[in-house]
Amino acid sequence: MKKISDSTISRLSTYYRTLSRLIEQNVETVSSDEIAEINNITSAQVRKDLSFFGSFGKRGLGYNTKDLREEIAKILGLKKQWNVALVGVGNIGRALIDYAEFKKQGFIIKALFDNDPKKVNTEVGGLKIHDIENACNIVKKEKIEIAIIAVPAKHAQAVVDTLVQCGVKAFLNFAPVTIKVPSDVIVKNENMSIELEALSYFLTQNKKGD
Amino acid sequence: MKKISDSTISRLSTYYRTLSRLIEQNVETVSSDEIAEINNITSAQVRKDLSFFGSFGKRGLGYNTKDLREEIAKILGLKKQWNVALVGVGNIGRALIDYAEFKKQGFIIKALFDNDPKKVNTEVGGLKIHDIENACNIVKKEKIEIAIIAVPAKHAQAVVDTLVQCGVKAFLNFAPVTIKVPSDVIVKNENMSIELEALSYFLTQNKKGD
DNA sequence: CAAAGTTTGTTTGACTATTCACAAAAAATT
DNA sequence: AATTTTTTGTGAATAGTCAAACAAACTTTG
Repeated sequence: MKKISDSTISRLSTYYRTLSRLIEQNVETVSSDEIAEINNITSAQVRKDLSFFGSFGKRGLGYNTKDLREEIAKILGLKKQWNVALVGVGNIGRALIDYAEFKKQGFIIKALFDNDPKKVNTEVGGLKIHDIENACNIVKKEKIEIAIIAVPAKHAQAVVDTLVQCGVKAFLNFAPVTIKVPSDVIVKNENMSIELEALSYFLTQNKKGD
Repeated sequence: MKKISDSTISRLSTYYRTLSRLIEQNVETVSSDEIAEINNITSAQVRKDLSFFGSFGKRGLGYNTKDLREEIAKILGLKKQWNVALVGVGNIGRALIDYAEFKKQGFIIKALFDNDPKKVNTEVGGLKIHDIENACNIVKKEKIEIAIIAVPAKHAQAVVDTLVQCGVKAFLNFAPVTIKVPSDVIVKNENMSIELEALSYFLTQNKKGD
């Protein structure tokens, strides 16, 4: 299959949420122009993104919100439940355990890991914290497919290496470092410092421009 | 000044962190090739990114880590302290208050806002929670320049509108919606669902490929 | 101090992503 | 039922990003 760009995939995610909201509001049809307007992009972009996967609209009318949402769910693989492990039960980790948005989209946190002996064997949010040493047993038992890395930067690579050994192929990394993985494994980064620094750059530029 | 791409700016952020780590390890010089290797990109990319802002290296030798870090700090506007407000003291918000990485880079949370009467006037992390109604007073008093939006999706736009009125020009948005702002205001998004869904897409594709 | 080896800064070319523009198809109107 | 309007899907044009390649500048070695 043709390689689809990361930006197309992340826009599909936003269309998915847009459609969910429209469905909640009992809207039944929507045009590419309306979807575009809501997300500050062009309608051509919306149609192009969708066209990689099929043609889901009706000329002269637009898209049926429920149908299109369903199609995007299929494309993104959201029709199944994903079993997720969370590594690092610190501030960020704890917040993510309770983050309702995840569960809503079918990402279920099934296992917690940490390396702090004080935390291991305690419970958070009804889940026992396991020693990262025993990762492979738990990964196998809970059929973990995705791991969220919320450990300090200096431990992130080691943690990922361990889990790659256990067969985990997808990572959401909150640690502010670049992680190296084999080519059949994917890492997506969530790095708040980068975005804040982009704001800092923007504000600095604008000040200069005055 | 020539418009610099977002990707260049976010790579500068990663170089900045790479350099910080190298300096900690007492490394004094580094080549574009080493920076590239650490971050899984090409050395041409590193040199290109830097070349937009000047020439900081020495042919045959590479870059002085401390000098280059300093230059990037200047470019990104990290030589000053940024006053930040956090709106929405829920799970995510609370985690961010304690997130040490922010403070390390000079982003200081100076004010907390919420709309929940139960939370208003209580304290978290040594900071009083203010009613979002009084935003402008506090923004002025604390010289807030950046706001972090950690409220539910349905309130995000209204909160941003309020703060734009108060003169805030930069937002880091954690709510999974597209926010509309005037053209002199910037919003950066931190949307974990998008990244998780990208992982879901990747895993789904690979399964099909088998 | 000359020759060989490094590494930068930048030009050029390749590739990717986005937007334009319009025919085709369907809906709405007269 | 014919005409006008709307909106999709897509091929072509434009714009933007990244990688290769190499001369110029500096370092190191013999």
